[in-house]
Amino acid sequence: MGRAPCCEKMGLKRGPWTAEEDRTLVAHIEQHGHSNWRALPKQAGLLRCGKSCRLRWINYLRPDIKRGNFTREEEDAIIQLHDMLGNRWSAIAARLPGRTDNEIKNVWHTHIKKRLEGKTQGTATGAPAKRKAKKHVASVNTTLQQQQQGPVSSVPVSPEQSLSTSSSTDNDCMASSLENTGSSASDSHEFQIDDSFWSETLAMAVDSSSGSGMEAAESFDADSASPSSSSSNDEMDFWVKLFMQAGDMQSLSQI
DNA sequence: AATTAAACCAACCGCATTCTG
DNA sequence: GCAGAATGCGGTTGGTTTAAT
Repeated sequence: MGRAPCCEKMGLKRGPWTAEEDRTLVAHIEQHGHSNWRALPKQAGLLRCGKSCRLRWINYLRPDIKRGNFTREEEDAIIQLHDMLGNRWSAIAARLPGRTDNEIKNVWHTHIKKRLEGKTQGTATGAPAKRKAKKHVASVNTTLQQQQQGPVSSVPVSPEQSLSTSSSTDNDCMASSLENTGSSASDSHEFQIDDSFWSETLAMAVDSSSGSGMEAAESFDADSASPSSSSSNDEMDFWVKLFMQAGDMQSLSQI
């Protein structure tokens, strides 16, 4: 199957985005959406390839991005989800509103992995000393965050995010469908993430790790996109239970 | 104060999957 | 059903910042 080159390199800018480029991209997407990433840079007057624009938007400029350090609860959730899903970062991100796959991936490699290694080696070194927040974040982003970032524990999930974080596998469709319907069912309904959500979610994950849910998840090999039908049912049960616990069954019933 | 090492994260690359004519 | 185009995803890299010496 022939593949188009990533982008025509000629004349296209690479490397870090400037605040001006960010503003241009945000303004264009707010006005016209992003139905066609390929055509977007031209339409917006950006000397970037569509791929680059998409990445910048998804990982950085999207209004519902939650920035800042990961909480312990979030890290624990990532550990649990990674245990179940493997390196399927987009699937994990779909379950962590406001976080991107890239961000989660980074945190995993730079933070959590070491924490776990420390645990398994019995050194109990704990997390490395936290460094101060980065300062080189584009100013436009700071503005966006100030305007759009709500309380840390309450992150609105827009259809935008659900679409961009949803992936193409059967398993992901389950979650993304749930999220899509959940977020679109009511514009005023925000997906509340609070302590009880985390504790319930993690409790579910732990419970199912000793039962069928975990087995189903494990059998869903990252290298194989075709889980067996039985494990697929188990997995479905697992997620149904999970979202029931999360109080999101209203949207599930619409599927 | 200067240098080095480690940590961090944005962005790129290439492959896989999905969409479209 | 097929081929090409478009999009999404995961792995990796390179640049920047900070801590340690």
